[in-house]
Amino acid sequence: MNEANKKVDVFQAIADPTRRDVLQLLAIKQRSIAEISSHYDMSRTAIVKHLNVLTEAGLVNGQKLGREKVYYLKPEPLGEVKQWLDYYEQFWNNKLSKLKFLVENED
Amino acid sequence: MNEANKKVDVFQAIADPTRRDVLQLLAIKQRSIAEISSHYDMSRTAIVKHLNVLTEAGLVNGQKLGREKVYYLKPEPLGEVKQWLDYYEQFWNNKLSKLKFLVENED
DNA sequence: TTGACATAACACCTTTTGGTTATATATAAT
DNA sequence: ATTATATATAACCAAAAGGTGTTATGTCAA
Repeated sequence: MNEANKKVDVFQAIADPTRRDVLQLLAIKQRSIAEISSHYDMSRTAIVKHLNVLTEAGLVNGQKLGREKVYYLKPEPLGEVKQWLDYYEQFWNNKLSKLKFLVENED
Repeated sequence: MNEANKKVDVFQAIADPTRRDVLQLLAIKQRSIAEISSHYDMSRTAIVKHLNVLTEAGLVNGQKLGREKVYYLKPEPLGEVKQWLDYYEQFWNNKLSKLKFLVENED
C-alpha cells in the first residue's frame, strides 16, 4: 500500500519495452487485464507479470471491479526519473537548457 | 560510431543503479577504468561489462590514452528518455507545476 | 445451479544479467 | 631488457528475468 515498500525501482520498471507500451495504453484509459493482453502476442500470464512489476514500482494500480481487475496509470513515480534526468540536461541540450538548469539551482 | 548500431536500449542501460552511478562519476569528469572501478567493491571486469553496456547505448565512450582507457559521458541518448517522459508529464505535473509556481512566487 | 468467463496460482523452462577468476596483451618506467 | 601497470578477453557460475502451459478459484448470467 505504502510508497515505502516499493520492491522494484522505477528505472527498472520502465526498462522493458512491453511495460512502457502498457503504460501508454493505460495513459489513454484504464483497462482490464484481458483488454490489455489482447494487444499483445504474448500470454496473459506474461502480461500479468509485467503488471505486477509496474505495480511494485508504483506506476499502476489494479482495482477489482466485478470479476475483472481494472488497471490504471499512476504516473507519480516518473517524477523520480524526471528529477534524475534534469541533472543531465545541463550536459546535452543547448545553452538555453544549461542556463535553465543553473538558474533553477542557483541556491 | 553510428547511431544505428545501438544494441542496448537507453532505458535498459540506465536501469541498473551501478550504471547510473558510473554516469554520475563521468558527468563530473572523464576517468580511466581503473579510477572508475576504484569506487566500487566489485571487480574491474564487472565494471568493464557495465561500461560496455553504457557504450552500446551510446551513453559513454572510451578512448585509449597511452595504456589507459579513458571514458567520458555522452549524454545525448538521454534525450530519448526525456522525450518519452515529457508525454507523461501532463498526467502528474499539474499539481507539481502549481506548487512550483507557488513556491517560486511567494515573495 | 450450471456453465462461461476473468483472474490467480503453480510448476517449469530458457535466456540474460551480473558477477567471479584466470590468463594474455600492450604500454610505461626503471 | 625487465618489471610493473592497465586493459582485454575467455570460461564459468548463480540468480533473476521473461516466457510457457496447466490447473484452480471466484464471479456473473442464464
